Formats: sequence, structure tokens, C-alpha cells
Amino acid sequence: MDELYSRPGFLLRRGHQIAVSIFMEECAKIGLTPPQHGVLIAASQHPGLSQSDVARLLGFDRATIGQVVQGLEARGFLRRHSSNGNRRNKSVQLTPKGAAALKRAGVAMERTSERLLSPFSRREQAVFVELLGRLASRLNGDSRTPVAGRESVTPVRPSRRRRR
Amino acid sequence: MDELYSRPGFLLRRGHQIAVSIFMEECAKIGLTPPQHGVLIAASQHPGLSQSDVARLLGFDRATIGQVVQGLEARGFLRRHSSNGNRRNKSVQLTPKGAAALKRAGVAMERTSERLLSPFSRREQAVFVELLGRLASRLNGDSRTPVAGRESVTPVRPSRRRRR
DNA sequence: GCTCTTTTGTAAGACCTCTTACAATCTGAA
DNA sequence: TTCAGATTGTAAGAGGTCTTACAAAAGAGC
Repeated sequence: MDELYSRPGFLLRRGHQIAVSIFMEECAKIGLTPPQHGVLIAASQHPGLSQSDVARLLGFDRATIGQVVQGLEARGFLRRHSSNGNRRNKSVQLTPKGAAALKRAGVAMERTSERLLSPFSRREQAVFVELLGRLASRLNGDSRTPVAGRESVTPVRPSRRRRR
Repeated sequence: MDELYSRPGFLLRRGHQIAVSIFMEECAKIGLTPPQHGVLIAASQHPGLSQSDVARLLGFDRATIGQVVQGLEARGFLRRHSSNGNRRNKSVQLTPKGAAALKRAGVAMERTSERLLSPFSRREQAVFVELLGRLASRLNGDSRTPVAGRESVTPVRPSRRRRR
């Protein structure tokens, strides 16, 4: 069993599980899950983004984000309007209520980070985040839903990239 | 957005997501998910364990393991019998088919570990696993479903631990 | 202008994960 | 012995996460 316990896959699952638990605990008053929080952040940073863009920015698939957005809309945290030129897209916009929740969630996020890094010294914290960040970016393409950064989301002349 | 990308919580989610993707890819032929694989390992290492014991060993809740076990039983990978002295318990036992699948999955697990650690040098790999392991064990109690090691599972005279 | 291809949102389905609640059962202590 | 409290498995319900499939719409190249 100890062999399983030292596998990176098992440890990443546990780490994630712990991170979610802590966030939910810190966020109990506001009632946001990590994905919901992520969507609010994306909507705040890039107002008017389409659902697919939000998904790519966060590394989820369209269907997941569709559900999450639907829930957030039902709770009055954001609105969708399928207007802006492209009749396929549904662009997402924060409501004042959503903005307020996001602001309050900032504290929860901060505390979550602190608690997650609390087993480490200052130096170790930096090393840990660096290594984990390296894993996430180097293996980004191995995920079934890679994160596509701002550059591939903002349509500043896509025109490149023909064949496939 | 970059601030989110450097949060340990976000990175742990991405790391986990990537780990699952890779495992599922490596395991496509066998058709096991990570939780299913975990249950098979637990059942193999500790034959006759109850479902709750399996859950504690892996850090899941009873309900989740109940579902996973049900699926594995339906596929013929293990069997349950509620015999052994305690009529509440349903002890879990690997079938030959389950044992064969588990053996085949060993390769997938090995490759998954390799790929997950591939962005790191040898030294970094050790550091990463050590830090992640420390996080998982030090914050184990902050999880809603802590891992309870063998010592608290095997009933070698529980009798300790009175008040609460 | 007209196709061939891609993209977008959604639905349906599979599995994961947790919570709360419940009946059956077990345990420890009076 | 008896009984209050704990544990076990399960059900129901809320979300999360992905896949496949589909219709609507947009884009590329002829």
C-alpha cells in the first residue's frame, strides 16, 4: 500500500482533494466551489468572453463550463447574452452580485493558498509551486482539456495555423 | 489570470486532471479508472477488507467506494460476501479476472508515474514527491475524507482510543 | 456565392465525489 | 443485561468532469 501512497498520481489526487476541502471550508459562507470561482475570475478578467473561451482559459471542457455557468446564472452571479456579432457564442458577464461574491472569495482563496503551503518553509513553498507549475505547463498537452492562455483566446487575427 | 495560474489550488487541480488523463490513456485497453484501480490494489493487499476499510485506506468516503465496488463487481473483478462475523460488513475479494486486470494495470501505473515526473530531473523528482507527500500527510486531516493507514484498519485490538 | 470544415452550445450518458439520512447492526458501559 | 451511541452499507441528491452526438452558425477556399 505504501507503494501506492508514494505514486505521484495518488499524491496529486490527495492534494487536489485536500485543496478542494480547504477551499470549501474557507468559502462556506459564500458558497462557491473552485470551478465556480474560476468562472467568476475569468468573467471578471475578460468581460464578455464566450463560454468556450472560459473553458479554455480554465482548462475545462465546454460541457462542464456550460453547466457551471448555468448554475451561476441561476444564482444571479452572471448573465449570458448571445448577441455580440457571433450568434453561436454566449458571452458571459458578471452581475454586481457576482462581483461582490468574487471579492469576498478573494479572502478564501488567499487563506486556502496559505494553508496548502503551510507544511513548507518559505524556500520549499517556492520550489513546490515552481515544480507543480512546470508539471502543469509541460504536460498541459497531455490533459484532455488543455489550458489555452489569453493569446489564443483573444481573436487578434487568428488567420495563422492552416492545415489542421 | 496569471495570479490564478500560480495558486497551489489551481495547480493541484491541473496536476490531478493531467494525472487522470494520462492514466486513462495508458489504461485504455484495460478500462480502469484510478479509483477502480485503487480499490483493486486495496483488495489485493488486504483480502477480505470491508468496504469502509477500503474507503479509509484510499481516502474516499463510504458512498463513493460503494459505487465503485458495485461497478467492479458487475464487471466480475471482485465479489462481496457479508459473512465474516459482522453482519454489517461486506468484505471484498478479488476474482482471478480482477487479479489479472490489476496485474496488467501495473504497467499503466508505472508509465503514468514516469510521464508525470518527466518534466523533472532525477533530483527534482525526489524533491517533488517528497514535498507532495508531506502536503498530503500533514494536511491529511484537513481533507473531508482522510486516509487512515493500515494500523487503524486492521483490527488488532482496537480497544484504545476511548473518549470520542 | 457555395461547399467543406470547424466551432459553439447543449443534451444524454458514464463515472467520480461528497452530504445527509436511514435502517440494521455492533459496542461499550452502567 | 440492557441500552445509548457508534459503525456499516445504501439511497437520494447536488455538483463536477469527461465523451459522444447534434443542430446551428461561422469560416476558408474554390
